[in-house]
Amino acid sequence: MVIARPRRPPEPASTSPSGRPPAARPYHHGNLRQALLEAALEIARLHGPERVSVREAARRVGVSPAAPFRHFPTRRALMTAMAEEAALRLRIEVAKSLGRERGDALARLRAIGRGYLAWSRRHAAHFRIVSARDEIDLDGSATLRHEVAVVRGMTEQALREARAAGRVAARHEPAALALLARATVYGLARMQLDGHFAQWDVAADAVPQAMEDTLALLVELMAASGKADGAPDRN
Amino acid sequence: MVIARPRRPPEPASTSPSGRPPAARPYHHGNLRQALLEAALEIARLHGPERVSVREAARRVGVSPAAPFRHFPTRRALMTAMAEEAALRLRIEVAKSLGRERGDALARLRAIGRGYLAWSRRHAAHFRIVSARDEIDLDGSATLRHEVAVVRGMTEQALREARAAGRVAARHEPAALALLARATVYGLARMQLDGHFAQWDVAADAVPQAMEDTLALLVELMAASGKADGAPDRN
DNA sequence: ACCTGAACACCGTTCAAGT
DNA sequence: ACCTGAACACCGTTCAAGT
Repeated sequence: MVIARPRRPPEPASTSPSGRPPAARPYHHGNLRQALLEAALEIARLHGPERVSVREAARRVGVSPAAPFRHFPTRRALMTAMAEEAALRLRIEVAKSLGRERGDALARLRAIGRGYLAWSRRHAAHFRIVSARDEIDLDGSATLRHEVAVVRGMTEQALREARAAGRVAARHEPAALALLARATVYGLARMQLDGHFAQWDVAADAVPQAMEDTLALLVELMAASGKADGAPDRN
Repeated sequence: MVIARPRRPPEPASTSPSGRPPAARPYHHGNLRQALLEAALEIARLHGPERVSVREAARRVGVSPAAPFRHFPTRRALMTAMAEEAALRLRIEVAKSLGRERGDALARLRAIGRGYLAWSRRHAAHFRIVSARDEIDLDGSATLRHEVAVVRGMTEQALREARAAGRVAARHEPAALALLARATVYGLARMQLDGHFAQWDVAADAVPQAMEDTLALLVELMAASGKADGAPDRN
């Protein structure tokens, strides 16, 4: 299912196609860090994150087994760097999905969840890494913490606005609702990652719809609480 | 935090304390399979499931590196056997929690979730294994599939009864509500596993309460949908 | 500054041979 | 039937040495 991108090993290239002096890297790779990240992601796509090895990444890039350790002091550092990249892209996708939404606060909440879920589906390998706590240094990465905090902020903001507009019952704290939304969305993403949907009679090709529906159901229940509350409906 | 159980290597014991003929196992272990499972679980508790190695388990039990392969053809088989044990105990805990509950159908739904979450907290290492799709053969284990199906069955049963009693809006399918409950509960359990709660300003000692509250919130939203529905309240 | 080569202490797994 | 011992092809990581 995963289409391998055309991967062209960075050619010893003693002559360059351009007129400029040749790259000529018999020794110095020049962009080893990024090349290793890409190679590692490729391995994760093909065989899963747990099968990523520093040696194999080095082999694919064409350097010695020890070369990566100049850029990544441990295997964990390599995995964490991949996770940072993933978290950044995930946050951007969520922000885009939110930006496109023209509906009310609860529609925006749903858009956030939808963006998150869509990205997790489209970039399964990358998502697995960003949520593979065993393999990365979550607490040690400021980048990682920041990206998560941004998504959390968007979620709580939407829910604060929803409460202010009487779209959810006033007795529910936005923070509590945000945590519920978070748990549900993360749970859905993980269920797919961990292969649980088959057990719930959801076929592989029905998973996106099931995710959407479940998210929509949660948002609907929140909205119903606003009505049951008898809070002002400002529409 | 994990208290190591008194682990007594199975003593060469050429003389037995009882009057019976000595166990005398210089070669045949007698209960190697179970001993390996326990040793592996101990490693998982101390260092995490990803650090479980067949060799280390063999070493702890006092057999050669090749001995385990008579009982577990691959490392994955060993991990899967641990997961089966975990799934069984988890299901029993959930059933107990459900059995103790004297309230209505939604209270029973909540009891199921509470049992699941409590077990996942108390047996974190075991829970990590049962939900570590990368490390186990979920689809290949009939036991695993069965235990998951049983918990699912309890969940849907509670929601069918809740709908019949008008406790949730009739327009919501029990199966859809069950999937939502499942995603939420699994998401909460995974958030702790993956160390996400700190990012949501939930301190370690507040996690159990946050889980309970979030589950309670979901159930309350479901109940509110029943009221908004104008369905008969048979209390 | 960046990379190689060789080494060390590990893995999972296989297989002939022992009991 | 169950286990050992030795081997193979891997790891992550270190470190002196090369460019």
